[in-house]
Amino acid sequence: MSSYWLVKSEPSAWSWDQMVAAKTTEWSGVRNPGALINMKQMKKGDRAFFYHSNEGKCVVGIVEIAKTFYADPKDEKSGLVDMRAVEKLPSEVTLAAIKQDPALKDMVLVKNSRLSVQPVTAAEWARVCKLGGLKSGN
DNA sequence: GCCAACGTTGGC
DNA sequence: GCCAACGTTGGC
Repeated sequence: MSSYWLVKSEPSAWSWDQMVAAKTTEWSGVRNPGALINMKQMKKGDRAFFYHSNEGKCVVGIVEIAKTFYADPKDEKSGLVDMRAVEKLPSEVTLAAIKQDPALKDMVLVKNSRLSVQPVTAAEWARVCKLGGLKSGN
C-alpha cells in the first residue's frame, strides 16, 4: 500500500520549475527528527504534494519518490530521498483554500505548519487533487 | 518586516 | 534530565 506525503520548499531556494527541470532531485537538508521519520517511511512510487512555502503558499504539483531513504554522506544527522516531478496541478491550491475547506481542517499543513515533510491521508489527497483540478489521484 | 510557534542547545 | 535562552520557520 502506498502512502501520500507533502513536502515543502521555499521557491527562492528550490521551486517547482527547478524540480521539473532537474529530472531527479535529491531531497536533502532535512534535520527535523519528525520530518526525517516521515522520509524514512516513504516508499518508491509514493506520491507527494509539492508545496511552496513563504512565497505563494500553495500546492503546485505532484512528485514521486524515486529512491527511498539513504544516509547523507555530508551530514550524518540527515538523509536523502530522491524525487521527480510527475505533474503540475491545473490550478494551484492555496493555503487559504485549504484552511477554508472543512474536509482539510485536520491536515498537518494546517495543524503543524512548520513540519517540512508531512503525511497526507488518502481522503486529503483526493480532496486536494480535486481542488487542484485533477479528476483522480493520479 | 514582524512575531508566534516550534526546535535545539547548553548550563546547571 | 530540566528548562531558559536562542535560532529558525513560515504565515501574516
